[in-house]
Amino acid sequence: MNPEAASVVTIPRATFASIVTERLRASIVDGSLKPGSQLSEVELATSFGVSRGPVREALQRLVQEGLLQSEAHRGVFVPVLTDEDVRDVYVAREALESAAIRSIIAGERTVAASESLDRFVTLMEQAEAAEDWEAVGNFDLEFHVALVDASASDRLKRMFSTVISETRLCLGVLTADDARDDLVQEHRLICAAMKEGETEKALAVLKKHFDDAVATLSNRSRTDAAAVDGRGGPHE
Amino acid sequence: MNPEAASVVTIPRATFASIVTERLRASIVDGSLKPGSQLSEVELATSFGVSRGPVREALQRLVQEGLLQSEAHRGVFVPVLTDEDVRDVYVAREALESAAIRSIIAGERTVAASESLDRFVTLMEQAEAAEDWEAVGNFDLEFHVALVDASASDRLKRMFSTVISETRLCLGVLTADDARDDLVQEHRLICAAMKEGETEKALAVLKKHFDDAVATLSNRSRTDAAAVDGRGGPHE
DNA sequence: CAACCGAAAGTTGTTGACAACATACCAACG
DNA sequence: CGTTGGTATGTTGTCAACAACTTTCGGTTG
Repeated sequence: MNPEAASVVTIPRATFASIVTERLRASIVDGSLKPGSQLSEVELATSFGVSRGPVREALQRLVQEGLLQSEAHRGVFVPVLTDEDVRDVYVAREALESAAIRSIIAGERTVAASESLDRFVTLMEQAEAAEDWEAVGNFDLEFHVALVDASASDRLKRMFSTVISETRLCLGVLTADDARDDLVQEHRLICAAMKEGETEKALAVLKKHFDDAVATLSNRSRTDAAAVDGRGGPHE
Repeated sequence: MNPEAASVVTIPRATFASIVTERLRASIVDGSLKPGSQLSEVELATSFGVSRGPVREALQRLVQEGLLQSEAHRGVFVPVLTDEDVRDVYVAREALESAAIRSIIAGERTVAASESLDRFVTLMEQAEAAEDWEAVGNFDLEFHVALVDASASDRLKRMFSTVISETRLCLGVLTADDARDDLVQEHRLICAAMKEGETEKALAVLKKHFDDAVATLSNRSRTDAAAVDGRGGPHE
């Protein structure tokens, strides 16, 4: 029915639903879709040029991932993460990543794991030297994904993929202020401890790593709130 | 179209999709739907008396939960859990429940937690005395759900709800053979250790608890395989 | 003027039909 | 006899229209 679209049909190697899912997820984590805003199915459908079916499917997937909240018969919304949510995300991450570390060491996969992990730390160092904070943040996350991947536990991986998305959600956009000089070093320490088989040491560093992150984030949210604090200004 | 269903319409307090989801989940975990079998959308739709939409939605949710596997353009199947899957489920459970215990003790919610936990242990003891092994199994699972609930972490709870479903899936139907005489006692020990604030002790008991469960299950799967052997066809 | 009732608008929930894809089967050909 | 090609079938993927629900806004009533 759409003449110009006929040439662009491109064999649906991936389904529309999965395409919409990915694009929506990207928009959510990069902040294009602001927390608290409602997502209309028809609106999204028209904007993506598809019907409501695939959009509905995509929304549902993201709800399951925790990247959207659904209220029956009312709509789906981009969640607003409170400080407690941020803490909770890192509680979940610690649970998953600690288990991954234990599993890696117990399964004697430390060498294979270190190989992949070291690569990301190196990339982080280079990005840090170039003061490309966005890249630093991305490699940081990729490091942790690689860590859980190395655990060879499908369920740990599955759960972690959703939590890491939520992490991106509460990270929003990184600024230079969020950079901590010991951040890259901590990753090296985790690798080193794992290589030595010092499980407790690695877990301790990981915990500190997360505590610092939570502190940074809640501190930022406080200053953000103060900065916006219109006190009667922007009422719509 | 379904005459007898017409009287049961009942205000759609819950949506069809959620109803189908629950009923399908129940059928999967209780073994009505045998591992390896394919689920046809149209077949399910007619059997539930609804259209393919809600069914499709329910299937997708269960896929996300790990209770079903989907192959693009081919269909959804009830997963067959290997011994490695069983081990993995318990790796995931240990990760989540360990974090829950740590969180409870760190947050000083041990008294509130013990209250609810003790109740389920008592129920387990009664069921054990009555030799009602199915009830023992159910209270066992409810104990662990209550444990994670007490952590007050939404994400831990969310992740655990899917893993506990998978546990039900690999438990299948419990028999007296699966009963271990120290099973109930271990739950008491966990409670006790938590009350004393002995984190490491509680975690150690939990780990042993799971190791025993895995051993029992893989042992059973071995004998089952020997018993069935024929691979006789459910050929419709 | 306040409180209540009812219609209207906009949303999600559901439906049945159509299209695309993957597979299995069967015939024709080398 | 093995292989290849086309077709038939059953599946999922997508669509547009319809129905039900929730909220909002306006009028009516006390």
